[in-house]
Amino acid sequence: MEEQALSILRDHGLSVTTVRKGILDVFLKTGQALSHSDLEGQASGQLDRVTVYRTLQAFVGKGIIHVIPTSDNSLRYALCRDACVDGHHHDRHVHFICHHCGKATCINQLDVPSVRLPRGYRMQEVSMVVHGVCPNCD
Amino acid sequence: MEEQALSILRDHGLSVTTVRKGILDVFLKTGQALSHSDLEGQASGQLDRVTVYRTLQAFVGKGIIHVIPTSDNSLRYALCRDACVDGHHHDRHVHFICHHCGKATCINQLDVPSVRLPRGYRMQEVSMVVHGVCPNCD
DNA sequence: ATGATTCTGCAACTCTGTTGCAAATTTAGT
DNA sequence: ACTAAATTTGCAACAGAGTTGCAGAATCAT
Ligand SMILES: [Mn+2]
Ligand SMILES: [Mn+2]
Ligand SMILES: [Zn+2]
Ligand SMILES: [Zn+2]
Repeated sequence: MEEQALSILRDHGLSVTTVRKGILDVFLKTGQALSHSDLEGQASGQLDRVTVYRTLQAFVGKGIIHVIPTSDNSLRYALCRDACVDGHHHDRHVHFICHHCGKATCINQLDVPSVRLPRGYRMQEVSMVVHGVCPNCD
Repeated sequence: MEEQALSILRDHGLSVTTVRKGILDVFLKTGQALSHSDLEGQASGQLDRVTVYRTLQAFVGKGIIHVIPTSDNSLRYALCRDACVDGHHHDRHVHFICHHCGKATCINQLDVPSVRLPRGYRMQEVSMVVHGVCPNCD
């Protein structure tokens, strides 16, 4: 676990610090998509808000995590499973958010279906978010 | 136009006020998906921030407008084309957001494709947002 | 027209996210 | 292992987004 965080940082060209390993460990342990405030709480020891923001930005930029938009204005972040490099993401899977427990999950086995946009639109990224009730809360 | 705003309010059981007609008119005129701050600017005369928040909430609740989540934490709102009633929305079309001009558009003619979630997940709502470059900016 | 109900605008507040900067940590070179 | 350069961290201060309570204004039903 510790080891894994370390190699992820190395592999993506980020210097290895306590904070970064800590945040990455939370992602690895929970396996969930986490909001900014989830992280402020869950990580061992107190984390500075600003540092969390900057760390998440860095992780997104380097392709370590990806962003999940929600309809309640609270972004979630989750580890990239595929090898996303330097901001060029290709995590085209469906995301699920439970209305009951609030947990966000990457449905890695389910790719976002492709769509044909009307003439003139150029697609760069696509996201599909499903809201509902998760297996745990059903 | 004025008439249309009026009947939309009546049809959804909301009392008719200057502010509500004003905000609804902006949606009708532009035909675009608008952010909160778009509205504060565009409406004729000054609008109170708080009133805009409460108006948008009321409209979403009554099924007059729907929410479009984005990956930059700024919600957009757009008129429901179908007859959504009392919070029970069924606007299952794709949304497009242009990276260049920032405009958000309902692609009404393109339904969100259906997906089969893994066993145990119960789907309630689904949203599909495409980011890219719009015809005007291409 | 009148009273009951709902909506509006203001003030005050909390929460979220950003920026600049100095101290601490990490990295790379010796 | 030591050192200097580069990066990261935490703090303070700020700007923006969103919420709540309340009194006056507008709307609605009779
Ligand atoms: Mn994901
Ligand atoms: Mn729409
Ligand atoms: Zn759940
Ligand atoms: Zn555009």
